[in-house]
Amino acid sequence: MATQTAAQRREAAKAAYDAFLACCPARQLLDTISDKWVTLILAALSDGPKRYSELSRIIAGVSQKMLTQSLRTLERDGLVSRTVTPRVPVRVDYELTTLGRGLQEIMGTMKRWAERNIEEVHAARAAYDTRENSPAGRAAAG
Amino acid sequence: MATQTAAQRREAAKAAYDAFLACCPARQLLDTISDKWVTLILAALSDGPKRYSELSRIIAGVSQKMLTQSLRTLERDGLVSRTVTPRVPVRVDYELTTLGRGLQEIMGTMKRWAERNIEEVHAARAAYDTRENSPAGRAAAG
DNA sequence: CGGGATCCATCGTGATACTG
DNA sequence: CAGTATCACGATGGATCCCG
Repeated sequence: MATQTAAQRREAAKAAYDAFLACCPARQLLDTISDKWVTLILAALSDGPKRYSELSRIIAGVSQKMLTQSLRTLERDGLVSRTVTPRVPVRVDYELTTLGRGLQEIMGTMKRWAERNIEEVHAARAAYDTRENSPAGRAAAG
Repeated sequence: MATQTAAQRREAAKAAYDAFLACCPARQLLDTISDKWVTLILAALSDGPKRYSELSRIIAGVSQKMLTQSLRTLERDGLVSRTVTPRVPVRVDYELTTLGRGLQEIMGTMKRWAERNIEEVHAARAAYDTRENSPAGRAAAG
């Protein structure tokens, strides 16, 4: 029972870590906002309620599967409210909740930081990519 | 040329949107920090430099492929610095850069917001899941 | 108009094995 | 010890069909 102990320990550690992460509010938030469409929906709703078809048009590249799926997630998390008007053609409006607007502010904070520092990141990338091509000086640079 | 115009328009719109998103600093930031391992590495490095094996042990559940891959991304983006000491057993240290520490602060902001509001999200989810099971009152609730 | 269900392509992710 | 290359799998996203 000594041969695969390493793998088993790793597996156990992974399980413990996953459990830890699952409980971490920050990770849950990240999992939510890291979704490409969620962020776009939030942004689209920032200037008032929108209908399903409006969102579909504004966000453009989204498939209705992802749009519906993302909206349901947002609704479930209490970030947007869903209002159904059972007319002849059904009408559904989506709107940011107070919680959703709070999340928007966080996104705004992130956005500002990103805009202030993106150039530095790009510069770092360019430098890194340049070094990558130079024949010597990578390992011996330190 | 009228049959598949809709699909083509959608495709074009998608392409335009993708291009727009690719230029958006906020999205680039999100793409970076939404990575599960990247955030963990950042957190692990927050209290000083660490060696590769140390990181591997601290983060536990990570495979060395993902660890290396994430570290390279972070290095390329100028968020962590990589120092090689060419001894007999090679020694490599990773450390947060100034830019990396700045990112950490953003993560801290997010973390605090998440911790303050996660309960509300959980409550919303519970309420949503309860409604889901009730026989009537979903569509007619509004 | 809004959206549920299904099938399918893609890709990120991880385990394994090998190098220096 | 640190890192790369290969292979396999599962999750995710998208197109399509169909219903209320």
